[in-house]
Parts: sequence; C-alpha cells; structure tokens
Amino acid sequence: MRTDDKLYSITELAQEFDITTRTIRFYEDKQLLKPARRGNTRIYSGSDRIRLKLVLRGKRLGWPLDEIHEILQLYDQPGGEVQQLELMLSKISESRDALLVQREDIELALSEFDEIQIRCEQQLEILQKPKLHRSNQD
Amino acid sequence: MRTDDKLYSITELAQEFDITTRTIRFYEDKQLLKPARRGNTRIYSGSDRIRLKLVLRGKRLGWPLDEIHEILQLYDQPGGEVQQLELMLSKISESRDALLVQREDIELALSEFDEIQIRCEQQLEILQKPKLHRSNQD
DNA sequence: TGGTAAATTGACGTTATCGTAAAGGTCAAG
DNA sequence: CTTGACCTTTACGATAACGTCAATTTACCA
Repeated sequence: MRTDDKLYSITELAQEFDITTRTIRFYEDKQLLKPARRGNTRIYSGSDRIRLKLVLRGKRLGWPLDEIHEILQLYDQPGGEVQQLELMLSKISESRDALLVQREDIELALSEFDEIQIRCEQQLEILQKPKLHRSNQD
Repeated sequence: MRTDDKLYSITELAQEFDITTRTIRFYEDKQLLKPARRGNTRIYSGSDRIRLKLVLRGKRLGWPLDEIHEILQLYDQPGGEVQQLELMLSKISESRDALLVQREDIELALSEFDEIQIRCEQQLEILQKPKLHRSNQD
C-alpha cells in the first residue's frame, strides 16, 4: 500500500505526460487535482500522478473535464451511505454504456478503414505494375 | 448502388439524429456536408445522410471537427494518383493507431469500472444485511 | 391569394480548454 | 548579494462548437 511515496514537481509531471504546467494548474482549478504544498510550491504524490493519468485518459476518450471530474469521484472511496453507493452504481453503469457505444464505434471505424485500405492498395498495385498488364496483353 | 435515392429535409435529419438544424448547418459551414439545393432550401441525399452519421460517430469518439473532415475525405474516392493513394494509406494507419489507443483506454476503463462496481456491491451487501450479521454473532 | 409554418442568413453570445503575458516570490550557486 | 532557474497568481486572449435571436425569404395549403 505504501509503495508510491515518490513525489513529483509540476514540471516533472508536465514533461512525463507531454503537457504544459499551465494545463496541470488548470486542472487543479477545475478540482481535478489537489496537490500538497510546500510553502507556495505544488508537490504531487503518487496518487496525484495516477489521477492525472486518469484525466488524460478521459481526454483521449473525448470526455469534457466536468465529466472527468465525476468519473474521478468514482475512484475515491465510497462514502458508505447506501444512497451514495447506489448513485455510484448507476453512474458506473451509465459510463459503461457510453464506453460500450464508443467501443462499437471504434470497431466500425476500424473495419471501414480496413476496406478503404484494401481498395487503396489494389489501386496502387494497378498503377505500379502497368508493364505487366501490357505484356500480358501481347 | 442506386438504392439510396431517398431524399431528406434538414429537419428530418435533425430529428432522426437528435441534433438541431443549426448544428447541421454549422457542419456545412465547416465543409463536412454539401447538400444540394432546391432554390434556397437544402436537400440531403442518402450519401449526405451517411456522411452525417460518420460525423456524429466521430464526435462520439471525441474527434475535433477538422479531424473528422480529414477522415471523411478518406471515404471519398481516391484521386488515382500514386502520391494521393500513399498519403491516404499513411493517414489511415495514423488514424488506426489512434483508434487502437482509444480501444486500449476503453478496455482499461471498463475493467476498472468493474472493480469499483464489485467493491460497491460488496459494501452494499454489508450495509443492507446488518441483522444477519448480528444474528450470526449471537 | 393570403397566411402561416418552415427555412435561411447574419450577428452575437456561451462554454470548454487551455495559451500567453505581466508581475513577482523562492532558493541554491557563485 | 546577485543571478538564473523555477514557481506562483491574475488577467486577458484565443479557438472550437455550437446556441439564440432577429430579420427575411420561401414553401405549401386552403
């Protein structure tokens, strides 16, 4: 449980994930991150880093930041109240549904790309071997 | 090949896909759609409708509109030039790579949601059957 | 032919997601 | 003590992706 006691500066994280420090501070503004402070300086723990990773994954999936904020709350320990837990469960199933739609969309796009690619390659073959065609017709 | 000679009005499409007509016109502004006109009124063909479907799928995948614009061009007939075809092939493989990353992200998110859900349900069981616990301890 | 429902354009507003610049604090090395 | 490398906050700007509203124009129907 105590394997991630490594700490990070804002520039370290920015470099690791190839984003700007401005972006990281912006996420903090939006309550997505809450790093500790030494004096005025932000210090990021291992779990802060994980949260940032989750944020970036959410971005890659096209979620807006406020949705990412909700999703992140799912990762925090559930309050323990029954209503809280049921709310969480319904949010999870909602998010899962959206993910399944996305996965379906991806499969469709991938197979369409396959078709387009095949057509492209066939066309290329025709264009790149014109002499074979001529010699066949001799 | 000639099975989609059905025509659509802008409101028909808006209702079918649950978007506003403003949105459809906006996409036209962005060159994503190019419907015919009867006088001043837009008329959408079957392939216009397919393009709109592709746009909306791209949106669900979180792509910005200008990327969607590029992807759409892949669906149009390739020019026939070798350079054109090779450019298309490289764009396809680029897009495919992005899709694979997204699919990976989705799988990760799904399995994490599964874990969270299981923890939630366990917690709920504990909270909803307190008397069984007590009677066990008698 | 009149009326009205629908379609169009244009201008401006809005929200999300940062970028950029200004103005300054901190801290270790020389 | 000063310099330079980071870090901070505040504020204003920029772009994408639409929404909203107003002013016209068009289409259709009795």
